[in-house]
Amino acid sequence: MTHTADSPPPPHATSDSIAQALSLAIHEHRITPGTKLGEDELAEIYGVSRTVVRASLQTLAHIKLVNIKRHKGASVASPTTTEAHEVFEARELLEPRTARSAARLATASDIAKLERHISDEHAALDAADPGRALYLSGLFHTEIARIAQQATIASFIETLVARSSLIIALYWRRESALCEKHAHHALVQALADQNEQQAEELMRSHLVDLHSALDLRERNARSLSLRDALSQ
Amino acid sequence: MTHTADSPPPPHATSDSIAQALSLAIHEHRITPGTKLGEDELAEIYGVSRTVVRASLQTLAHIKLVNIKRHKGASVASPTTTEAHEVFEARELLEPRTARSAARLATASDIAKLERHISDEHAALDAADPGRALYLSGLFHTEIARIAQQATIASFIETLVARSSLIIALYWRRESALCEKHAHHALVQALADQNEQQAEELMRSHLVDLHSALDLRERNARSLSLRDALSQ
DNA sequence: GGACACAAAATTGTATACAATCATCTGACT
DNA sequence: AGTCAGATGATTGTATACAATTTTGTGTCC
Repeated sequence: MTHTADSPPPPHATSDSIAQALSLAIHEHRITPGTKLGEDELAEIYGVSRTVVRASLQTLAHIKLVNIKRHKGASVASPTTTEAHEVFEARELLEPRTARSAARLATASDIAKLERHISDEHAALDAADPGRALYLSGLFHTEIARIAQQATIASFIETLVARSSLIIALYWRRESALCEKHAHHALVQALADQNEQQAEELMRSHLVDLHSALDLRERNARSLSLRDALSQ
Repeated sequence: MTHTADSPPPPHATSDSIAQALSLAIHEHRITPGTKLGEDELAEIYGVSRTVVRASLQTLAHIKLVNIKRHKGASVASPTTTEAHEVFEARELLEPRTARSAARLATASDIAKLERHISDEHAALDAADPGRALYLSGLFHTEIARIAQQATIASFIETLVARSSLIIALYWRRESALCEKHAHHALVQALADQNEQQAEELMRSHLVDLHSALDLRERNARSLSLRDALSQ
């Protein structure tokens, strides 16, 4: 990143920087599913023309973070329960094997970086900034994919993590609060020990935990999509 | 598809239709890795402005079918040997499990459609149109992903199949000619029998066969990228 | 003859202008 | 009062115009 985290990349933002800024805002739940993303509005915010804003929105649409309907514009995507299941099933297919590879390849500096992620995440939680904690929690997963040195799979996981953020915004059950806490830490330990089998198994169970901490009953989806349809 | 296969969608082509036309041309090896894709040129061919052409190119860039370098334009991607390995490793991770799901869910009409694909493929081979045969061979794989009813994974597989077409254009060994022939047919049989285990195993070995039919020695990559650099 | 510098051409990046479509509001009619 | 028709406004889709950059061509100097 070339500029510090959140502030609007002031003048002459590029298409990618805008996409990244929006992506971050979505990750951190600062903008929620269904939010309309008007082109003129964004163009003014970032000090560029609609041309470049449109490119950003198209990028985000391709990773399913926003929905673009012809002549109706872009809005933050609202995954259905079906899509939510698909996303987590895809993660359960990709990430455990990737964690295994990461365990084989992780270097000391990789481990250090992951531990920094975890402590940043805890710091964000202490600072009552759950959005940022969620974002960092996602980064943890993409970082493991990067360590596994499979750029192609890593990019898939990156989009799945991003979409998971939307899914969590829509379907997370408050009851299942202390979700992970030590799940990530145990994973780092397995990676540090180069224990491939355990890394794979910990990642699988961690994802199953996340998946089952969602309320994906059909009723819920219906009501949410209804409210969605009504609100705009 | 709204218009018949190949011919240039004559007037008022849309961004998606252009992307699909280019994608098809790449699939069929009518345009090869490294080919420059000038915006003005494409704009004139499809009878639209550069605006929509740029959107098409951006779409293709996102699935790694074309490379866009700032101020240097778009060209058909030339995957490296590393990327080639990554793509096939990703396929070997995703597709066998997906074939298993497809075996569980395949309907009679699904099976019929797959058999039609195979016979079309053989017809294309008999008509000395190997490009089209390759395209149909790829469609076979994406069709199985669709049958498995995992749209998210299916879209991943779709991009992997597309990139595989580029990889085959670059690294296919002529010697290993009669690649599959009956591999697809055996897979359809397993799906028809709802034999999940066999479908998964056949898909895995099929992909391993494809992967090992590539010449991915480093030397090869170097020479190809060099020729690439020289040719344009 | 070769190398460098500068200029011209071509190509891409961005902004703006115009066209098309959708949303909203007004008003007449039943 | 309610409903439908038409008009107005806002928003997106596309084309064009201009700016920035790279590439190519030419001429001069060594």
